[in-house]
Amino acid sequence: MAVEAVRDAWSVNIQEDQVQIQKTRRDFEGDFTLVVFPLLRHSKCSPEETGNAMGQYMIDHSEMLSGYNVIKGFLNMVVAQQYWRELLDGDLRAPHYGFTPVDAGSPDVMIEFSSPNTNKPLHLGHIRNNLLGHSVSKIMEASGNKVMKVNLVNDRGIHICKSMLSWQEEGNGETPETTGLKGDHLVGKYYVQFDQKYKAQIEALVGEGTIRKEAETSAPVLKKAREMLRKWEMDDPEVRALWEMMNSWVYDGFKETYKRLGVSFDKTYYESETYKLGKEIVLKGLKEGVFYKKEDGSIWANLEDEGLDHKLLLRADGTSVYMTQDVGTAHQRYNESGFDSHIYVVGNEQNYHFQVLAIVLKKMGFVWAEKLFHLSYGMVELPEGKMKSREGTVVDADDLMDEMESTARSMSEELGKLEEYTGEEKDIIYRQVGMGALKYFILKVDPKKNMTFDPRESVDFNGNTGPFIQYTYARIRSVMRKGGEEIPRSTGDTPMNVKEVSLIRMLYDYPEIINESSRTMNPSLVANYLYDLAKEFNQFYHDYSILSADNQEQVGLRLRIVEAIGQIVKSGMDLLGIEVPERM
RNA sequence: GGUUCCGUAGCUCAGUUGGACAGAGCAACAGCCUUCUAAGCUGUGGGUCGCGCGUUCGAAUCGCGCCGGAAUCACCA
Repeated sequence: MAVEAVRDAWSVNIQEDQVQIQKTRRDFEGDFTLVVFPLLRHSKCSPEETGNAMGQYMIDHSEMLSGYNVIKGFLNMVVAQQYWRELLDGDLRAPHYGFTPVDAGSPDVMIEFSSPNTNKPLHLGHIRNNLLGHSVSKIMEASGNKVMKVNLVNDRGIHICKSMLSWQEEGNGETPETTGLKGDHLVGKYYVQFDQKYKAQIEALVGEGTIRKEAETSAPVLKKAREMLRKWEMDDPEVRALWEMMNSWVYDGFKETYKRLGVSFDKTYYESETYKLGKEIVLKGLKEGVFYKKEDGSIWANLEDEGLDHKLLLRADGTSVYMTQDVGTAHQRYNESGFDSHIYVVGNEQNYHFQVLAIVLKKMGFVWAEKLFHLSYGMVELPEGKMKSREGTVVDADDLMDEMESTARSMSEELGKLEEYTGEEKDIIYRQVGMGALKYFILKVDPKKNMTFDPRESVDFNGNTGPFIQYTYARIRSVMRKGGEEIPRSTGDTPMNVKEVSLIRMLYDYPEIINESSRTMNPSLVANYLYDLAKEFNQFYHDYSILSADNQEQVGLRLRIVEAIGQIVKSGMDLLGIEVPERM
């Protein structure tokens, strides 16, 4: 339409893309905005005159529009209130408002996340991984993708043997039952013990005059761990039995942590079953001349034409390395499921690895190589700097969740909330609020950025936090309980004020946010949108009397808006994996 | 040194494909609970968007060059 307006006014034909239309900023009057600057060369008059001419034309030619204004070269068009009202009475009622249905034709997305090691418990970094993976899955599902969540457990290797060895030598037969420790924590304890003993032996050797580097490779405990790994690979029954027992402890522990975090998987892969994969593919690549063999028999890929160096794919003894495995698992998964895309939620420390993986697969001529996507996320750092397991500055996942919940409890008691509820009801809400605070804190940050986690500050429940949004929801539910048995329909006679229109406009942003969030695999868009919406609602709540407006029509209109906000907050928080309490 | 990413208020973070005076929260100070939940609301102070050049009617956003920080560049996974 704008194109015609320009043609009628100044008799020039312009391209569609020269007309820029965007949503009007919330602090200006209007609903959508036309930027007139690009048109000035055609109109040959001031931005104001151009805008007015365009605005008048638009008004004359559209019934949807009720007015316009021009501010500094921005033409703001106002959509008639009647039109908003029709929207409000229409699809906002849909149960899964804003969601694209998943059907047979939907793209298949495989998403791998979590991928823990079985030698120690989960920490804060894993929490970011799990929350991201879970939330991105939900968001992609909401925007019409068929999603399959998979976990790849790193259950073998020298680090696993370290815990096993230490337990064998010094464990005195301790089990989760005898110690009352969570399985993963018990195993983690022995991993730390191994490290301490290893360090001590290095120091001792250095004291005796050994060069440090040599001491690091020749410390007796390390040799024993290597020997244990060798036995494991040769299927030594004793080692395998120990391995299975200790891993099962860890799995019990992980299961608990996952449940608490609210994450789940459709399928779990174990590296002990996949670590030999990829070898045949690499050999085939060698045969086709894609890779080359060194004199010692090891196989390499030359990535110099991509600006990278050479990468090992098979060791001289013919065994697989990490890269080989990923080539194998990707290949296997594609053959099994024929995914349309495969997302790996893995920390940015492995950017290089995934860069190489994509190139290697491409070199081998797999068309699906470009369907792999590395969702790389930044490190979680503490105010004092990086988390170091050696220095004991790791924030344990279970401890952190405990702390968040107990803070929610004391905070709530201090505020004198929930006094008339039973202990059990309160516990549920404390859990929801504590976890909500943690999840929101992590997910509101752009995944690719490193983030700082201050244990003291992040238990704050005021401001831009999960509990604030949960609180908003509880308020909404409270309003609905009091006024909403039968929500009166609005007939359109009642004028909508600026705040109401502004809220309705925000509601219609939601589907767009979901799609954008899905496209960029970035839950923080949803998180920040929900905060804006919640803040807007709280202002509305404070300034307007929802249940005792001027007339029944107005009450009905406001209740409709409140109800819709409630639906969106609930559904949006669900996309973040955050529960919303009915009251708090 | 190569590659990738980041740099916005004292602190933690937003800022959709370039657009209206750069926004929140926390912290500080000052107000608001006889009315639908005060985990709330209102106000005040606080910025050379790391630095410079360029493209553009217009740059926090795009390009180039610096400066600062992170990750990675293992026959570990």
